[in-house]
Amino acid sequence: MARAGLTAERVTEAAADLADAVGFENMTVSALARSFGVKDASLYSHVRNLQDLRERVALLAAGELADHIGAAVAGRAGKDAMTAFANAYRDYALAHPGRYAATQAVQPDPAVLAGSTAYIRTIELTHAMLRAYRLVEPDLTDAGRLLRSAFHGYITLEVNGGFRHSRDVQRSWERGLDGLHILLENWPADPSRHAAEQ
Amino acid sequence: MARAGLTAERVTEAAADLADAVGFENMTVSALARSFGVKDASLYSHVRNLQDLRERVALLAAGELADHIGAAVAGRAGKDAMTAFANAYRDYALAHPGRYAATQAVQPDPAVLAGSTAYIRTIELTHAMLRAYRLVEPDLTDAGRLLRSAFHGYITLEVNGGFRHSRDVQRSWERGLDGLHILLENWPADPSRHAAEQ
DNA sequence: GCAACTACTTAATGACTCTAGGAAGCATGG
DNA sequence: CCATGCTTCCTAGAGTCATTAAGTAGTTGC
Repeated sequence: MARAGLTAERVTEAAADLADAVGFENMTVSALARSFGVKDASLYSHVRNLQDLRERVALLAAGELADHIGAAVAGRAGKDAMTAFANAYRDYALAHPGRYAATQAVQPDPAVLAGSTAYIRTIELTHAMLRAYRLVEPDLTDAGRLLRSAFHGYITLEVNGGFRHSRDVQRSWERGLDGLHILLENWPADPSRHAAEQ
Repeated sequence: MARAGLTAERVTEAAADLADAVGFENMTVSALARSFGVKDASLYSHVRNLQDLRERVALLAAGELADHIGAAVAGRAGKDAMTAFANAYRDYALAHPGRYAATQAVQPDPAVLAGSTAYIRTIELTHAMLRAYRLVEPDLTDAGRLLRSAFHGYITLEVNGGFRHSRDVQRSWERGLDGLHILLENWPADPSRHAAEQ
């Protein structure tokens, strides 16, 4: 009985690669076992179940994404940082569609989430990037949500073939970033805030 | 052998309801058959396969969504139309998560798409709404893509629990719409266009 | 060189998709 | 009233997948 040398980490890595290759929803325990040349049941020594495997892939990907963005925005500020952030985000998602899908499709349970900084780091990077636009809470959160939504929505639509018009997607994206920069520079004052400002 | 009186339409409707109830990815042929009190195989007289069923649900939902938005924006213009559009979009998605997921998860093949106006209508409504902001091509397409991305991204993140901060999501959404309005009013001129303007 | 642990196996169950072939309901024309 | 034929639904069965239980064969610690 030859041993394949599996570990939870190696299984997770392979699962992530498989997801990138065949799509996150086609990343099955069976296919993964096949890629290792072992039986399905063997994987259950390393991973609790499919849900657990997906969570692991999601955390792996969220960490990689945060690293990628972090490296891109380092030493930049303002529009420079914003576009670097956006392009890093999009590049990662397009290069690793299965991994990216994992970060979105899986909502890890709070306990797992608390033990990992992967998800939180991206949000922190967003806030850091937005501070150059002189936004303060709650505008920071609101603008951050809108930005993440725009990035995520754009990529999802792009990957799923939502942009059928002939207009070049890359050029469209760049123009969208120009627009978002303008938006951040002109972020409207909250009409419902009077006393709160210091 | 009592007949259940199934038709493709009735099956599609029930599938859409089931998707809303249990989630799009849990909308199975088996569960659907069970809800009708018939055997799995019986459904294959009305629907080619699971993929076909999903496409039908997607087209149904896309049509409903377009109707809903169309009714909301009728007789409105400018910011009024934009927020009506956005709120109709979000309301539908939140009220019918399974149907909405279908519109995103399924990319119907081009032949099916050509035979239906469901998807195209939403894009046309977007363009109509944007014309009040005096945008012309290709800005119309670029701004439209950014808007759809922002709406879609926001809703996806909201539904998947992506907004974990304590800040009220509804208020955040409204502020995001304020921001998008400002953005559309200040849509930047394309620096790469010189000769093209008349 | 034995005990304990771990990695991987076989075997089985139950959910699911889908096909083939058959029978029972329902309409039509004689 | 009945034969014809279409449609609706059935039974039966194959193949994929997730998951568990129980066992066996490497590997490690003493």
